[in-house]
Amino acid sequence: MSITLRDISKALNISVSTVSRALTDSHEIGEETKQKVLAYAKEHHYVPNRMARSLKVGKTRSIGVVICSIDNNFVAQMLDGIDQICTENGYQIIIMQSKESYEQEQACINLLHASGVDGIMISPSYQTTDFSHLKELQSQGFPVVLFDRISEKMTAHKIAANNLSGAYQATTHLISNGYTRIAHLNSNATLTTTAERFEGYKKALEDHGINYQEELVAFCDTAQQIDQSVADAMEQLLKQQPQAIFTATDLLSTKVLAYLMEHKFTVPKDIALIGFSNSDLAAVLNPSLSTVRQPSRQIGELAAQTLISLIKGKDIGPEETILLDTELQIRKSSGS
Amino acid sequence: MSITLRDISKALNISVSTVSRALTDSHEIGEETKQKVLAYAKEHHYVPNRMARSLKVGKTRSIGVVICSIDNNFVAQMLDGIDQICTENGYQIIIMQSKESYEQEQACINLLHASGVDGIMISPSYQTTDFSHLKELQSQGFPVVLFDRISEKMTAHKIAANNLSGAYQATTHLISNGYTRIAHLNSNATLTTTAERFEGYKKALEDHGINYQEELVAFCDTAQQIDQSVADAMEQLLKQQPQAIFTATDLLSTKVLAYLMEHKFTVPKDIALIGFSNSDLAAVLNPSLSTVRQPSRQIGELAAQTLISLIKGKDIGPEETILLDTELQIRKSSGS
DNA sequence: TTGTACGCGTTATCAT
DNA sequence: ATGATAACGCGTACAA
Repeated sequence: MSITLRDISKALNISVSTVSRALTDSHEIGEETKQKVLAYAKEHHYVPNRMARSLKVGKTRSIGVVICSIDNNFVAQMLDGIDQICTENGYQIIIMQSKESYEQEQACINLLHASGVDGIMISPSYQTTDFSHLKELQSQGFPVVLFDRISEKMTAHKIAANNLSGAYQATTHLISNGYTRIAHLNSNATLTTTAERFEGYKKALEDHGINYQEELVAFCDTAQQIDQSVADAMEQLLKQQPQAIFTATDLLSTKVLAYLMEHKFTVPKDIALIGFSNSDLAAVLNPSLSTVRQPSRQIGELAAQTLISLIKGKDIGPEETILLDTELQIRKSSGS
Repeated sequence: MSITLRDISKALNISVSTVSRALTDSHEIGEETKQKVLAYAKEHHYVPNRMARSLKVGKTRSIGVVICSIDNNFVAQMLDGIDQICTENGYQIIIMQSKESYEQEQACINLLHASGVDGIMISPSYQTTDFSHLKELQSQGFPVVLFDRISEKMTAHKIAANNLSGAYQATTHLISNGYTRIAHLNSNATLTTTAERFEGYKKALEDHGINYQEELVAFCDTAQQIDQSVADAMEQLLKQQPQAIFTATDLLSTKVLAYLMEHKFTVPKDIALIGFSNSDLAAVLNPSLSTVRQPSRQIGELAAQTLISLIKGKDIGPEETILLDTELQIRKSSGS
């Protein structure tokens, strides 16, 4: 371990409190002693003990981040944004994975809270339908921010992409490429995220005079057995002979592309494809994948910013939902 | 915050230490009082204050993980492995990014150490050539494990892929596909990782009677301006009219593929390609990318396992380097 | 079996 | 401007 305040105080024959004041740059301290302390501290590589300070002040300057999985391009990008803001503001992040399990998510939240994090930001698992645990924390004045996947079941500061307009744009793009039989593959989660992408799809059809057909839509179990679920859904959808598919999540997009390739479909000739995806490899996929790209880093940054403001007790107004615009990236998979 | 031991002790009219003993399941405690305490604790959602405990026992049950960037497929997979082992063993991980900067790496190490982590596992930045900082910590008895990118400049427990054999296999595969003018693109880092992949390449050529030609090899600055560096290197290499390229890192592999596509090369007809990569999307790339795949999760798991053993003071023998076998995944980009 | 007292390293509140 | 002291919540040696 490092040296402590007392080590310094003994070595310099001054009191612990004086040393503390010197190091915290207090105004009630003599310039001379201050320099003496600072010099000694630097020479002996003094680093304040975070544990002790945290215990004393009741804050840890750490933030809990709960996500479904770290091994996910899009999530990693958000984490990068979160990390940058937190580092800039002197906060440490503790990342925990729910692995799309509600139980594990609860465990994460409990552990984080017990660890004394100053606040929690969470992108709920697809399984999560009950937010009472989070609500309870929140009602005790504990700062909570929802990001990416948000829900209407909870009142809180929420940051996410504008899923409705993103889905609308993607569907409209397919329509303007001449497709009318457009299938839609989505998650079966009960999150706002899911619902809004579905809404965007329907709205685009409606606005362009295309009848919505239930048979052209499938909802996959994205929490478990995703491969099997996608295969089942695709088999179902393909019976309806769609001309194009709009997939609603990163994972679904690439899995569908892989499925189509495996089953010898030529994209976009046999069937066109556009999907939500943030993979940097979309451009080098086979064929290059047209995507709705979410502002992942900004979502992370803004969410972190918001949580830190909350922690610092700044008045940032009532809980509100901030939606960031997506970006339509047209490549080959969606036809000409 | 939660309730404390004292809250319980007051409510039950017993001393704090008795409560503490009840909750730590000490043997010197009456069954009756123990149940009483446990019941009360559960009812009031008592969670021990980690800060206070850490301060007391001098251990935090947390581990620092330093990596180049969280926004990297391969790294995320390793982190996933690390997280799993740590969660199983009741350790929290604190992830910090060096962003391939030596200064930032030092800052991470300092911050982690100051945070009181029980040990550090690190995959050094490409810039890192000086390990004295880590060595000093280590010499003070602080547990350190190197993983993924390892260096001979430091004695420590090290876990990585068998880069030499991986590179050898990839090069040999190209040779057996009939290519003799095989270029090699690598990082310019001074890590063992880099050197061994280069060695594997050279050894494969030698073993198959192909002369090594310096002009067919280029080292990119993978720490900064990687795009420009790759473009420069490719321009240089292509002048030598290689029949195939073997790239030595995840990032280089996909960047080279993108470069070749952009410059209208047909892969593998004009030029064949094989590279180190752990992207799950390699199979859906255009063309599907032949790869040397590293056992990312296992590297993470084993490294975490090792560090935890070190922390617990188990005798796991002298510092040694463990190399895990890579897997050759042959797809279309490397020819027939 | 239970209680008392102290200390971990820091900051805050009093005095001086 | 500086020092003494208490307190944060917990664990433990010692006493009872």
